[in-house]
Amino acid sequence: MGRAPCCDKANVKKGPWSPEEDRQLKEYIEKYGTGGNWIALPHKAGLNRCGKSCRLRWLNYLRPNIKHGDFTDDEDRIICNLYATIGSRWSIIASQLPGRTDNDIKNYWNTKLKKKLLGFPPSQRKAHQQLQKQQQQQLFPYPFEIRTGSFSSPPSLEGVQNSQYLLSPMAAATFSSPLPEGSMHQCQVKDSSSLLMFGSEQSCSSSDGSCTQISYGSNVVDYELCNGGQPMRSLESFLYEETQKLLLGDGEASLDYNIEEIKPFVSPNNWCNSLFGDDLSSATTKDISFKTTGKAMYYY
DNA sequence: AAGTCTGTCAACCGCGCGGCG
DNA sequence: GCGCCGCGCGGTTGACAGACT
Repeated sequence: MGRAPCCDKANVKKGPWSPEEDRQLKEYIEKYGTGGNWIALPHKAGLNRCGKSCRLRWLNYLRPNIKHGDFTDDEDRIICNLYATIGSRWSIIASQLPGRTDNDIKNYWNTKLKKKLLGFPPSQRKAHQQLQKQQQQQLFPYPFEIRTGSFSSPPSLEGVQNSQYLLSPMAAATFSSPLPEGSMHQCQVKDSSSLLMFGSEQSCSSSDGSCTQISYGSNVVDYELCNGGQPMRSLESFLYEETQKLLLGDGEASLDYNIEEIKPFVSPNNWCNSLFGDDLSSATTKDISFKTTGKAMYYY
């Protein structure tokens, strides 16, 4: 037996709110408050709506001091920092942006900010999308042109300083099967990227040996990847996981955040901030180096 | 000009959690 | 300790408008 529905779905209105409904709800809450019971509220307010719907409408639209419209660079920065630190905890992120709702921020992230960070200007979106489609058909999980093959000796990368190769941000390198032992590669990461988002000054080591070091301070990422038999692992997820481990502790970390806990990780100097600085063009290319032990795919 | 595609955003849905009896 | 209930959250959907072909 499933959970009992919160209201009689067949007999409540759904869809967009009319100005009259807005007025009714607003007037009622301003006069009587929510009474701590959203389920009973619509009936009392004379609305034929589900309590959850009323709550959402109030929180996201009707309550005082709601900010609508464009996000500022400062807000972008905060969202970016917090997303990099705690992921999609929209309510926590919203709590740091007065007047913004979690729904607003979530929408903004999904529709605009993510694309901005991924560095696809509108003029390149089309090409990017076509490529993405093409590669999805090929069952490649990442939307970038692939320089593929078994790189036991990638001559153009090996030992190259400031290589012209540009690793795509979302999946700079993906490692699969066992690897010939470790040549050091140096590449650049082009575009604003999720990689950059993990950029407060940090270093870490992981217990499983998959990561010996990540240091962000100089905008250089040095690390060693041993895939340990794991299937296809993107640099992005690697960094994300390591960052999570670092921030939360290994394993069953507490997921209770408050801003005091988060603050130390929201660095005013992190890479993410450079995305919004004056010199965007220079900020979007970073040198990284990495040492591999196996077959790799390079994206550029 | 008409049809199709894409982006945006309000709203919905389902689930987990905590309070309470 | 258990089950019920409401709240809050994050993911997803769908309507709509504007852009594109």
